[in-house]
Amino acid sequence: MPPWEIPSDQLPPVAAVQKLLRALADPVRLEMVRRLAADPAGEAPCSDLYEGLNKSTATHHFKILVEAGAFRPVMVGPSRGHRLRRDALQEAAPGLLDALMGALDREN
Amino acid sequence: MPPWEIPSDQLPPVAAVQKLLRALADPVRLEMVRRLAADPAGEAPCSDLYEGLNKSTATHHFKILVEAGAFRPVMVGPSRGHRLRRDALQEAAPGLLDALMGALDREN
DNA sequence: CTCGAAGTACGACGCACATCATACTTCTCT
DNA sequence: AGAGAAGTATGATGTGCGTCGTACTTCGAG
Repeated sequence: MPPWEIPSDQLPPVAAVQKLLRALADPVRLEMVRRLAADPAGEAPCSDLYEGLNKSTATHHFKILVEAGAFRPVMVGPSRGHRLRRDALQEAAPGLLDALMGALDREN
Repeated sequence: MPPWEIPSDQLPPVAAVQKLLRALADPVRLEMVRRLAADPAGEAPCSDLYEGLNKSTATHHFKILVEAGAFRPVMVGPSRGHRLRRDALQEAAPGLLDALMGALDREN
């Protein structure tokens, strides 16, 4: 969907809370977010963010996360990948990401 | 579903993050939570928490919120109602509820 | 005791969406 | 230039779930 490498000034805004929640409420996508959030660089190639899934299914989930404003498509090394939009998320819903990741950790 | 007035010591535990998110990711249920969170007493009769919905649909949503551990069924005055389980939610996912409600407010 | 109001239970229906297979694009590397 | 890896697009499929209508329960008020 993205013409690849969306310019910073025309990234989709982080979606309304309800839509954002929908994006995060899927187990596959929540795991994708968790992995990116755990990554020190905050970015990773697509294939590092899932397992045991058809590639096209993964693309589908990425699309939803990008449209929700949580991910930003980006080149990472030679491959396509995604970066977690920590700043934008923090501005739209302060503390939400931290609370979620904290809860996921504790859950282990 | 509840034998009415569940004893405190056998309330369902707050669900795993992913299930909790699913419960909150529906617009109707999110609004229910918002209203209860906005209520100073933190509780309200069922009918105060929705509008323009079939009663049985509302019951369905309440059930999901109770099973997710977000609501506790309780008598409020002469009617049945629900109380927001702030404490339990805070323990399971510290800061999550606050972050959500804050984001909803800012969304005005 | 009956009536009505407030919820719940149950069944049916329709749509959204998670999934997959296949085909296509677009890189990089040799 | 050709091969292969990595993602994307598209179409098909099945199911989960949000919705409703109707019938049932329960409770308070008259």
